[in-house]
Amino acid sequence: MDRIRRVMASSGETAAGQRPVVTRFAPSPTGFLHIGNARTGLFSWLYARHHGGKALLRIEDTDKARSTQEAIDVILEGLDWLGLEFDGEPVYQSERAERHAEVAHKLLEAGRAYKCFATTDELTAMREAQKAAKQPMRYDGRWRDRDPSEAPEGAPYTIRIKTPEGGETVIQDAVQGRVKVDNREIDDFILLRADGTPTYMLAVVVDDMDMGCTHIIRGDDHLNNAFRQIQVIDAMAGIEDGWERPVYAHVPLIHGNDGAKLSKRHGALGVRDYRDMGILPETLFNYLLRLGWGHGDQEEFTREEAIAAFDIDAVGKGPSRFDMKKLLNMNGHHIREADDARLARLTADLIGPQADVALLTEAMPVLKTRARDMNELAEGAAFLFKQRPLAMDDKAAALLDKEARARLSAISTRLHGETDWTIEALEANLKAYADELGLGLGKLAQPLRAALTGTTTSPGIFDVLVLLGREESLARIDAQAAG
RNA sequence: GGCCCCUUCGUCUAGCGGUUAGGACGCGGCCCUUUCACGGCUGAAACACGGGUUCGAUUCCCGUAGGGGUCACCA
Repeated sequence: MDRIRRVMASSGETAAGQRPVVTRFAPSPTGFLHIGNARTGLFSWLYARHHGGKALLRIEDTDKARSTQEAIDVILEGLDWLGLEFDGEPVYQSERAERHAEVAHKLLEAGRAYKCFATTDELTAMREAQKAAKQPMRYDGRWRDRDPSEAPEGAPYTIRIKTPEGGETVIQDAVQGRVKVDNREIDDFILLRADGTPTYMLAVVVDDMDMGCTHIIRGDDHLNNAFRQIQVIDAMAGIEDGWERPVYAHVPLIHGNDGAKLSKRHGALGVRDYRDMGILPETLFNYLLRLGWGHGDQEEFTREEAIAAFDIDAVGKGPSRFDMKKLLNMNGHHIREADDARLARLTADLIGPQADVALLTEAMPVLKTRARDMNELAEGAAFLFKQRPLAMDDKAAALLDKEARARLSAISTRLHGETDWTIEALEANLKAYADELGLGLGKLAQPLRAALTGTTTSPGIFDVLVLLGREESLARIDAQAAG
């Protein structure tokens, strides 16, 4: 009976694919939300949304040392910032230790697991011997068939799963395709530690099953783990109802620009870091989506478009490299498409109390084409709120020579007489003056820009005049004009 | 080292037996222009290699090379 079930399961055909979709994202609180994890979280979430299923969240907080509430909050904030709302309350793995232990004991009672009395030192010696003999390093099953009575009285023991000795285990992975592993490669790994706490390998699978997950979408660093976890599922299938192999989808990891696994030396790893760099959440969402997944020639996706278009089979099989340049370019696109009032509020937060959201909103159309991130946007907007006398940067100061100051004086006179303070009128006015002098407009615009903004780059000079207003503009010009 | 996975421009990707191999970032040129940008046009740039299968392989199969992942009483 059990044999038959095992054979059927080995074919890779399960009914999980037919049930309503339930995915899960299971980060461990390490102090930040890793960009790579965020992407698998995004894929999990999108898959569930696309198929009208549920996207669940589980916090893998069994490592007490690292799992502080603060670390958990960072994860939650990151997901919230990205706009990934999960269904129901998050499951905390640490609260489920009793159930994990229960499963281990059921396996033990059913003869699908056994007590192992080997000590840590003994196992270390075993591995060293294997290494020296150039043998694969695996638990050798030394307690698999021994009677517990052979152990010293009261000796501590772990519970190990009894994995099949022959045959092979096959996964029909939704991304990687058919992957098979010889069962001899899978050793009798530990389910329950000597202190009675569950190992990750046990906890993950018990939680996945109890949460009713039909699709496990995660990094492909877990592909090897899947073969072990399946052993637990198959063994429990004969003991409890509801143990059915899920559909696995192992998505490739994100690499740094040198091709190695993304790590600290590649720069920012945390979602929060990207926010601090001035990346908009919709940009990161979009960029992460496009990293490892494509949909024809489309580069930009709204959340709705992403949900409609995403499916797991279009995820690439190879790892992809993180490209900051492209992220920045994409951010520029999203900034230009973003709502002006929203951008104004974000910019005001960056500038500080002197910022005026209404003025920023008005200026935003000419400000946002010049920024690829929010910090640049704030820098570009800074001139609006500078106090007189303006500090000049080096290039601006160099521009304001004696001749330029004399022209500013003349410009001041003309503009004092200008009653129509609009872009069109101001432009006509200064162009006429440039013609009189036989100069290009640039000769007038640059000194004027320096006087008005303290820099040599800014939005169009007439936009600047209008944004600053007649009074402030004239005051800034006069402050730099000769005489 | 064992096992597993991967391989289209420098990068992200489209392609799912017959295409001038498409798009995007980056790079070069041109245009627009009062600066810086935006935008538009345009150029260079790829099927890792070797065998098969086939009338025909970027596409299917097998090797090779290269890259990656994983081998704990961590998660």
